[in-house]
Amino acid sequence: MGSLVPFQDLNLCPEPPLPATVNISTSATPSATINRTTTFNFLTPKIEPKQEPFDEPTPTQTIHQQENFLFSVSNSTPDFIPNPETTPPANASSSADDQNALYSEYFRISELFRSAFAKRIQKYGDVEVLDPDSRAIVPVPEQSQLTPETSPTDGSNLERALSVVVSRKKAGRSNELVRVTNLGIDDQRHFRDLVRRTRMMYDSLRVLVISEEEKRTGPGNGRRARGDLRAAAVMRDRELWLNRDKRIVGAIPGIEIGDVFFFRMELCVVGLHGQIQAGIDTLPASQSSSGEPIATSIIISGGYEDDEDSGDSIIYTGQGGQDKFGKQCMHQKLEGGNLALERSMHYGIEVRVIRGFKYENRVSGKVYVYDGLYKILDCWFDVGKSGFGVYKFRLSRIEGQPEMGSSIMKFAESLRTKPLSTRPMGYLTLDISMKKERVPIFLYNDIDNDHDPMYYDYLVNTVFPLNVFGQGSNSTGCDCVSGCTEGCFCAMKNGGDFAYDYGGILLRGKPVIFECGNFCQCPPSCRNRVAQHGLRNRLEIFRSRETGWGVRSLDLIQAGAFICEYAGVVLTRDQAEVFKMNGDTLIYPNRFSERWAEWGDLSRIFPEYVCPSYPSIPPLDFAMDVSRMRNAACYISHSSSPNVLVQCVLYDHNNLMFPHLMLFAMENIPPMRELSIDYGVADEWTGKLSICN
DNA sequence: GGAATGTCAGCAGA
DNA sequence: CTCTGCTGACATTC
Repeated sequence: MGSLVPFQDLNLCPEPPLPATVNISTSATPSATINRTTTFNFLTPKIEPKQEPFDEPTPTQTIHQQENFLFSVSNSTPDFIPNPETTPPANASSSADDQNALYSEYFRISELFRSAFAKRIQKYGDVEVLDPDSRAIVPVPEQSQLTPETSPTDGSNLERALSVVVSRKKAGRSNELVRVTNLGIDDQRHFRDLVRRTRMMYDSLRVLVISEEEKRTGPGNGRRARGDLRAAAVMRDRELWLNRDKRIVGAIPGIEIGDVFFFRMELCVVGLHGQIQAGIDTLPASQSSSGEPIATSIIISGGYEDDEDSGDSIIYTGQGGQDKFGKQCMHQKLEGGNLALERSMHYGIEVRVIRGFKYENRVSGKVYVYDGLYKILDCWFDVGKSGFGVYKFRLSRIEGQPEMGSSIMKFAESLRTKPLSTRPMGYLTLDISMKKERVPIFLYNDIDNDHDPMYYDYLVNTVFPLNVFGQGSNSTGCDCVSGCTEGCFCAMKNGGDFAYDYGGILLRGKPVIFECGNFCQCPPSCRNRVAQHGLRNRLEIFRSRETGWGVRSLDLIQAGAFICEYAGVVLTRDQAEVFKMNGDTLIYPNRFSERWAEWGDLSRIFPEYVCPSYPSIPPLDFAMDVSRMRNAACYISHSSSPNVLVQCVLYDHNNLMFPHLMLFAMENIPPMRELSIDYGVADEWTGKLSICN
C-alpha cells in the first residue's frame, strides 16, 4: 500500500497557529537555573477537526492520479519497474519507454502536488509559536540507582554504572517538528557549553569503557569493546542525549558548522542526526500529523556509487536497494527516507548535511563534519551505475552560511603539503621554531605589517631554576623495562590509574600528572609519556583582526590530545618582583582557570564522583617571563568558553612547586579553528592580553 | 606495507 | 516482534 494518505485526508492546518510567548527554562542543572526565552517555529502542521478542501486542482482528478502513482511506486512489485529476476537490468530497452512514460507521469503528478501545496508551504517558514511545555534540552535525570558509598573507580560499581538496564523503558524521540530561531548571544553560549559538556561526557565514557575493557583483558588482547556504542547507551539510559524532545529542523543550537565528530553515535547523542546507520533521518510518517515523513538531516559518506558531491551542490542517492555488501542489487522505492526527502523538498524544509570521510591516519572509521543547511531542489528517478533504479535528489547549500568544514579541512590538507602554492602571500616564516620542534610552526600575516613574533627566541620547553631539580632525593622512578603496566610504581604515583589511554589521550584531569621520566626504566614509547614528547600537530600563528595574534592547527586535534607546553622562563616570587619593576610582562600560572577539573567529569553518571584531589600540589607560586623567549602557546587567545585546557605535568623533575603547564584539547578542534585558553581573572597581568597588545 | 575487502558484533528506529 | 541501515574494529587479502 502506498505511504501517502489521499490528499483530502492530509491533516494540514489551514491557518498558522497563533503566536504566543512563554519563558522556556533551558538550564541544564536545577542548581543553576537561568530562564531563557527561546523561540521555536513549529513546523508540524496541527491537526484541525475540520479540514477545508483544497481549491485546486480539483480533488477528484488529483486523488485519482495520486493513487495510481502511489500504487505504482510504493508497491513491492511496482508495475513500471522491470523485475530484475526476469528482465536484464541494464540496457533494458524494451522497458525504457515505459520508464520514460512513468517518469513523465511522476513529474506531472509532482507538479500537481507542488501547486496544490504551494500556498500552505509558504506559511511554514515564518510561523512563530511557543509551547509552554517545550524544552530544548532534556531535563536532568533522577539520581541514578547507584549506591553512593562506593567509589566510582571500584570495579564492580563501575561495571554496574556502565551497564545499561535491559528492561528500561525506552524514551522515544519526539514527534514535534520545530525550528529554533532567535537565539541571543547568551543562548548561543549556553547551548554551545551544553553541547561541549555533553560531548566531553560522551568521550570520557567512551575511553573509560575501552580502558576498563583493556584492564580486564590486557592491551591488544581480544576485540576492543565498542566504547562508542556503550557510552551512548549509558547516556541514553540516563536521558542525557540532547534534543530528544524536539525534532529540530535546521541548525541545532550549540553545534557550529565545521564541528567534527568521530562516531555516528555521537551525532545521535547531540541530536544532529538520529540514525546510527541510515543516512537519512526523518520524522516518520506514523508520527507526522500530516501523515507524511519529513527528512531533517542526511549523511553523505560515499556509501552510494551514484552520489555526486561537489560541495555546494550535491546529487544524493536515496536509500535502499543494496545488498549487505553495499552493492545496488534492486530498485529503490519511494518510501521511508526517500519519500521523506521528497516531502521535505515539497515543503521547502531544509536539511542538515553531514559529510563522513576517511581522514588521515584513522585506520578504520571516519570523521563526520557538519557542513550546514541545504535546500532540496529536485528529485527524480534514475537508472544508477549498476543498472538499478535509484532516487536522486539535487541539493544546494543555502547561502550566507560559514564556510564548509569539509572544504576547510581539504584546504588545511593542501596547506600542510604545499603551503606556498596554496597561499603564496602572507607567510613570514614556515617554521618559527627553527626546527626546534618536531613539526614546523607557520607564521602567517595577511592583514598588516606586524612581524612581532619573529623577534623572540623560540623556547620549546619551560626553563626552570636550577635548584628545582634538587639533589636527587626525589629522583624515583619505575622499573618497567618494557613499558609501564597497571599498578606499577608510576601508576601509583598518579593515584593508581594512568592519566592517558594507550593513544595518548588525557582520560581525566588531575591537579598534577606524573609522567615517567629520566629516573624510570621504561622506554620512550611508554604510555605514561605523552606531553614530554612535545608538539605533534602542525600549528600556525596567525594575525587576526579580532584577537591580535592567534594560534590554529592545520591538523584535526582530537579531544583530550596533547597540544603543546605553555613555555616560559620560570621566576620565583622574589625574582618576579624585580622583573615586574622593570616593566616586563609576566604570566602568573595560578590565574589559569582550573579547566582540567571539567575534563573527565562523570558526576552525572556517578553521583559519588568527586573532582580528583590526588596527586595534590601546593598552589602555584611562580611567574613566567615570556618577554624574551616564548613558544606558540602565548599567542593563544583568551576565551571564557575555551577549547584548550591547562594541565600540570611533571616528568623531568619531581618538584611539586614547579610543574610544566601542558595544554590539551577540550574538544575535537577542526583544522583552522582558533585555539583558546581560559586565562582566568582579567586583570593587569592576564596572560596574553598584557603580552601581545 | 598500505589500501581494499571481508567478517562480525552491535543497536536504535521504524 | 522483525527488519533494515552510508558502523567500527580488526583480520585477511591483494
